[in-house]
Amino acid sequence: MTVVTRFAPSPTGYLHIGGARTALFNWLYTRHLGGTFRLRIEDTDRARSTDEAIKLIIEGLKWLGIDWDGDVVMQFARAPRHAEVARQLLAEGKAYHCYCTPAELEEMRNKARAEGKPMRYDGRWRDRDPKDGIPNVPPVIRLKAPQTGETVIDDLVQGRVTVANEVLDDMVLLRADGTPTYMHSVVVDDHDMEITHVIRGDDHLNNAFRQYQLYQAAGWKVPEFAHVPLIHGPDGAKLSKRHGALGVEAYRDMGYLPETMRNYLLRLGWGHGDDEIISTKQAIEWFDIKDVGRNAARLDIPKLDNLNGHYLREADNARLAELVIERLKDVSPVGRSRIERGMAGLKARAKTLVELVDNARFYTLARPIPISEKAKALLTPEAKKLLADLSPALAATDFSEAALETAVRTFVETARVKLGQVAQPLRAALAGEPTSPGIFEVAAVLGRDEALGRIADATR
RNA sequence: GUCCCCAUCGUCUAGAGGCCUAGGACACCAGCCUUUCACGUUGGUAACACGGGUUCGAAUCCCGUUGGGGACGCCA
Repeated sequence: MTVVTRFAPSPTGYLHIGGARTALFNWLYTRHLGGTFRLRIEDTDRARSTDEAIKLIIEGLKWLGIDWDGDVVMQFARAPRHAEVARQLLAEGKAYHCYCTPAELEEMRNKARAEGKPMRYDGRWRDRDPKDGIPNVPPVIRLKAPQTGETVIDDLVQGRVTVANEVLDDMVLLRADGTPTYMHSVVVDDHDMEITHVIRGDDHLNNAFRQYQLYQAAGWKVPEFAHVPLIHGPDGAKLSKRHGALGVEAYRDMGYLPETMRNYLLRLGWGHGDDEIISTKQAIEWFDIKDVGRNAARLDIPKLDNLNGHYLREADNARLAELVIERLKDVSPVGRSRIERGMAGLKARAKTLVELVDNARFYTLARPIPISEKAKALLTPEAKKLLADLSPALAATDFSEAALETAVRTFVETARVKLGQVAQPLRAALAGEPTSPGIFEVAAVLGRDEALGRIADATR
């Protein structure tokens, strides 16, 4: 049997970080087994679904490097099929019409709570004669679920989970307006799409019981379930769109690389011994849903930063230069070239693309460059004198990094000062900041005219 | 309220009864490296929620307590 999985987000907002991880796990699992990974947009809630959200989700997945097989399935387009199944169940006596009003339902819930009972529909229309229907009141179709016994799910990550059927109620399959509910659509679609493994958030574990009953009623094979724990915020509460979860594009904007996100998200809830840095290729090789932990994990930004620093250092210079230039906007050809050539020194010092951009900016500035307060403090009268004296020595070199270093070290010796006494003012003059990549590298990247010019500006 | 799930350093985790005086990573602290900042490197602080069992032996199995989370919609 080949594995078929799916990621089924509802397009009511961006692809949040928890959804991204669910997608990643589905994808990894499928790629590991050589199966099929599908994307289904659950847009049955017409009021809250938007095209903008669909676009965001698809872009988010693409950015993350998660690809799916076949066409995207739009769930709402399948509504007629969902209705057909519901009516079939109705005809077979496995479902029934219910004419309860929202007020009645509300009352039931209040009563149940007051009595300390589970909040559920009491099944008052379950055994009524269809002829008792209320005229002019469109009914919903409810599943006639078992009332005794228990429903058992052998979950791939949660293990065997059992619930007494009496705490479950008869769920609505088709709304009064004839549209399908999520619970119903999911089952019909997963069946029709021949999904073999349903890997999704833990928050659906309870739904799985009801869905299981629907599979039973329809006489369909029940897929394997794998409910992965949710990602929590630093406060320990569920991370959701309604609770501060950011979309993946927000992480992109904050300067994280997609490979960082894949690695980080993977390590949230899944581990492989002491391995921390795991390439996507390696992940596909190692990943198994059985190794997913059962406890919820909290998002830890410092660790994300650290990981991103690692991937930044590992990333190709030309690619990073491109990303930086994109964010900097209006970079001249000269600036471009400097950023490309200076990337090695730049990327070693950044944790995010945002930081990288900030650190690269001085390469793009036109003379005279602004000197920050802290850098100004370095440019004391003595320092300026030193720089002015140093300038001819630098001019005499071929402006290669090595030659510049030799020149400065020689100068420092003859002038009987410490390297730092010259290097720091030089840094202030060339970068306008008290920190920068190695100063010889910076000088070399800027080139003779620009470097000497910036020194002249600063010593003036 | 009812049901379900979970429980190892601050955080992510390793740990499938003896290998655990509990390992790694991030963060934190100290040192080294050093032209700045990073990187790197060396060392350090820091955890099996609690109580009962089972067993020669429990972080690992069972029960309970506590704590946390999730679900209880004609939302998904």
